[in-house]
Amino acid sequence: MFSKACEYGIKASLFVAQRSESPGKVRLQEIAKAISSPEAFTAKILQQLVKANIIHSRKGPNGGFYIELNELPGIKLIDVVVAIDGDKIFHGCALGLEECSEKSPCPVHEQFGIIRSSLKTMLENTSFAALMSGLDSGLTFLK
Amino acid sequence: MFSKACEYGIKASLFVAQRSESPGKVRLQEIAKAISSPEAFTAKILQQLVKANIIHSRKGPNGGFYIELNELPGIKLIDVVVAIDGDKIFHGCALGLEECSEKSPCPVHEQFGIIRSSLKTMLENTSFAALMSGLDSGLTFLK
DNA sequence: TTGAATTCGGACAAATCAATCCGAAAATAT
DNA sequence: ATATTTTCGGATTGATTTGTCCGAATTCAA
Repeated sequence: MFSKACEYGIKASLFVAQRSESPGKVRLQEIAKAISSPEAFTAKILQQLVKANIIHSRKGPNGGFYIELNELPGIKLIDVVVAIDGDKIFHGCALGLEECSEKSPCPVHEQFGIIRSSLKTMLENTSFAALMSGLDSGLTFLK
Repeated sequence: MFSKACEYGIKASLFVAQRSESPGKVRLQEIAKAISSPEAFTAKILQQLVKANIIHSRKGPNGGFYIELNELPGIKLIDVVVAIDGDKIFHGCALGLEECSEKSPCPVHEQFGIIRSSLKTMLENTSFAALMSGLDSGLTFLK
């Protein structure tokens, strides 16, 4: 469904979010260990998230990644997905047709329209806050 | 959502199905042209569909691919998808966790469970017959 | 029975995605 | 200032997916 990069991106940003509830930054090494991801590859993905302004970073000693507490409430799952995989998953034709539209649809256009709009709605409505509470209470896991 | 191979597979098998409404077989060349797919690659995918017993083939002059008319009513979209992409799209964890289950779920387990079960239901309930009627009446297209 | 038409199968090539390596830049602490 | 710690960025490698090539096997028709 998502690229590997996007999977790591979601896990990494959730972990950073969780840690950002208390002050201090999280280092790459710590993130990669927490989510069992390859360190160097994870670094690339974190950079994408920084550029997308979802997480922030600071170099040097005591540096690392963090999320602004006042920005946290606004972050939704869809932000991370779009930052890394783009929006082709919502807009592209399920059968790869170049020109697929309401006007000239592929055979499964209607069926997939429903699935994908519900996927999009779900991603738009799923806040980091909600996902973090599961992690905080030990009901869900990142590895 | 699906691999390129699966996209071609769906289009190819729908085209073969459509042609199988009237007698005679369809040659690879014709299929590839009809769905704008690379011929040699499409051949590989057709072979997978033959092995999965969704379509049938015959070598030699006047040979080609076809679907048995009496088998047509039973074919669902999910058959083609599973034959080519397998069922990881339904069972695998959305975040790639090795051990993700009801007992020990990833943070998005519940949200994706809903999406994927509705995807599965849709694929199980979408018959070739239904998709072909759109093609026959010129309301939907394969390229 | 021979030749042509077709699918079948394996090896190969190209493109994309995943992951690594390494040095540069920035921030901090001493 | 200098050394150290960290992120940043580009080049490279490896794996998987996508796509090509070509000869073998099968079927049919003359």
